[in-house]
Amino acid sequence: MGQTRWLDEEQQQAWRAWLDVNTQMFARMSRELQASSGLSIQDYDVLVALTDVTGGSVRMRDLGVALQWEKSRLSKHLARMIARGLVARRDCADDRRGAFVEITEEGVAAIQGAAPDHAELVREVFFDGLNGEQVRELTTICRVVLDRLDATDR
Amino acid sequence: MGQTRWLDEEQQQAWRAWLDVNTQMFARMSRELQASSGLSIQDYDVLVALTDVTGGSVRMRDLGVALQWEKSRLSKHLARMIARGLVARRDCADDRRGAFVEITEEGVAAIQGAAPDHAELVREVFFDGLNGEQVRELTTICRVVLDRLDATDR
DNA sequence: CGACGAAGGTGGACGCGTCAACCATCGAGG
DNA sequence: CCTCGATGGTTGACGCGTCCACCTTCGTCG
Repeated sequence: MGQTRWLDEEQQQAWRAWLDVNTQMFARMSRELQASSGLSIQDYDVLVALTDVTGGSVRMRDLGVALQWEKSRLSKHLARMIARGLVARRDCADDRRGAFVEITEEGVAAIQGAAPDHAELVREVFFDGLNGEQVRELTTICRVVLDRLDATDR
Repeated sequence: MGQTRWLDEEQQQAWRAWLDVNTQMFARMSRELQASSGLSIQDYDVLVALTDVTGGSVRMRDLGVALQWEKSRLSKHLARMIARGLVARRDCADDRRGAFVEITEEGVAAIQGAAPDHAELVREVFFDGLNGEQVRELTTICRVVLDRLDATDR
């Protein structure tokens, strides 16, 4: 192995800024979602995934793939959401190992209450300060990194 | 309150890409750090903060501010790192409530072992795909968002 | 049909983060 | 000197994520 290639000054600044934005943005989103609707970001993600599908009913397996969650994590999180009445479980006739999850009326109400505020926060903090060119550039950058993450995955 | 201003198509793509990069980058960094050196990202951050300071010894209070960690989180994490021999606690003569944390030789060895691989990963995945202009643009974008996070903090 | 590996989902143990209560100490004001 | 609020740090309870063992069911291959 050769010498370590360290980050130069500009790269360090970029890296720091990137990490800070992630941390703070996430904290802020958590706080506001929790305060305005009692949902965690994870709850929100689950409910969004369920409303994205026609019928609002999905096999757990597929939901896990969509969210990129481990099956055990999904199982436990859904158990809590079921206990809170946000979603319901339904057995699968075709495959008796399987289970469907569907969003309840309460779940629909919760996500409909939360979504506008959440979207507004994302706009206000993230997009209202950027012009169209910057948004496109950012998308490009993220895609480059995503590709490289996949490409170098061992 | 008026109508909800939803995200347009481009913004949604940017937002998705951004969230995905965060998730995957974080997962990847965790995995590789853990595999190559047995450190978590949090361990790494603590050790970096300690080596940044001359003497490698810091008041817990100041470390907490630097890392933006709650004092309880810091206290517990340091307890674990002390148990593993990565850092040590030293009482503070001036203020008997206080405590210094210092990095041990083992801690130095761990961070020195981990840092090159970590830097290489960040370069490889993040910066090697971007040109200088993109890096500067990204920094600008992150700073805009950080400012807006502060400015709209309630 | 019967065996067997793979897939869907659950549950327990453990590590980690947050919240709130707590204790000791400090320092400013009377 | 004494009181009292603020500060530094620890601890316990709880929620969440990961890892791994486990159970059931499925589908394939003989």
